[in-house]
Amino acid sequence: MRLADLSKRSGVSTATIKYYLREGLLPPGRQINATTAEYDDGHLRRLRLVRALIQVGKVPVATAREVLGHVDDESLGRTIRLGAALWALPQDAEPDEADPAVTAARTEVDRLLELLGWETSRELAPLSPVHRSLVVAVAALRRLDYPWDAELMAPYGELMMQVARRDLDFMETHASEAEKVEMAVAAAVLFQPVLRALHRLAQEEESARRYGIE
Amino acid sequence: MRLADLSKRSGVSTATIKYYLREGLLPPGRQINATTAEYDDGHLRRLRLVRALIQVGKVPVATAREVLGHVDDESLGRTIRLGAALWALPQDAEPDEADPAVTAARTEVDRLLELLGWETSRELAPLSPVHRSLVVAVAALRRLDYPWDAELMAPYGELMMQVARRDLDFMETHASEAEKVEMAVAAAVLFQPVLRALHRLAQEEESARRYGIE
DNA sequence: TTCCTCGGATAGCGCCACTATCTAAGCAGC
DNA sequence: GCTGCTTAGATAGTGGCGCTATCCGAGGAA
Repeated sequence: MRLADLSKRSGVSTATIKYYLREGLLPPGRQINATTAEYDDGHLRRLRLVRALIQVGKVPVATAREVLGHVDDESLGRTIRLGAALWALPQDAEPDEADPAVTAARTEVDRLLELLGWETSRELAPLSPVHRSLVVAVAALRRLDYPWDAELMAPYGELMMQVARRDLDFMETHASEAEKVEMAVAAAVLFQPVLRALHRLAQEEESARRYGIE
Repeated sequence: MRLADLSKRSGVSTATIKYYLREGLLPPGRQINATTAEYDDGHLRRLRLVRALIQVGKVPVATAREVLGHVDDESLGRTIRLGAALWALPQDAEPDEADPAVTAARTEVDRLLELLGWETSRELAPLSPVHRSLVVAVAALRRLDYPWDAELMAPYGELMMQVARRDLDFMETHASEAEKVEMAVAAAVLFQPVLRALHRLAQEEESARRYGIE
């Protein structure tokens, strides 16, 4: 498969594919001679993943490169690779520790993890970028005077744990060993828009049931 | 309160506040004379909401203007205002109807709503931007060969319905009538990062429990 | 009167995801 | 071989977005 074929089968322009190659999101094709390179189904699949991450998941190109780099790092074991890939995903701003809303948010998040009994997350808390994102988001809500505390968040945490269990079950039954890391990344990034849309739909539905459409 | 005070109390630079005023995200202050305008706590609160939408919720400025316009539209009843505001939120790309993955995704989403018994959503389906977003996201997953069908999504839908019920309960108990529309917007936009972070944390936690940290 | 500060208008910046253009090498048909 | 089209690769440019820096004239304080 040549670049033009890859473009046709993926629906991505050759110019954009070249851009992804330059940026290291897509491994180079097998060079046949000075003007021809050969691509295979693996390239096609990777290209679709890249597009999904960037367009559906809104992941910045630089972040996608980093994440995919971890996915491909054969020198690491599966668990580490997965962790590293997920670790690289969030790109939220640093919280401003001088802001009292941030301090309060951190306290509540720590209490939340204790309430939920998420020991691993508590241990990793000081380092985890996801933990940081949560603090930033909670701080923003508290700044708007919403009493968003650990007790209030705990049921949400439980529900998301149920969601996560489903994700992992699905992963175990449907993905081959080789695909699991890739699938976990897809799950973390692409299930998100699905969950968000379902959440909004559920809000609309329940709101209509409670208050009518008017 | 003058512009400089508003800036100090919110932590947003005067240049940025002026930008928001220009863009209509913030109503103009009460003009005292040619060189002075007076702002009040309402402005401060609105400014914080704007920052939260843009920075935490990643809502584009143009979309935020539209959403806030609906929130402020006193000519409409509460339910309509809320619906209009939420309706304006998602800004996903149009699905390409010629793509078979999109067609298949639409079928599965329609089946999903039937399975869940979400009648309101089914009725509004052809118009709703949220519905469209869901189709786009599911199509992306299907293109990656994940067998993402109605039966698989239904439990996620049930879980998100539980989340939505909590949202609405919270809204009923904690928000005054006047704040409800604003709060619903905040819920739709700002709970999202919280849910996402909880989801990721739950994935990490459950993954560590199942497979160890290694 | 002098100087500083204010609000408002305008133009510009920096980042990012592409995209258009150019070049030289190959290959197909004659 | 020669012509002409296509290819891969390099480089510079584009458009949108969220600010941000600068300038201007009006007030207010010393």
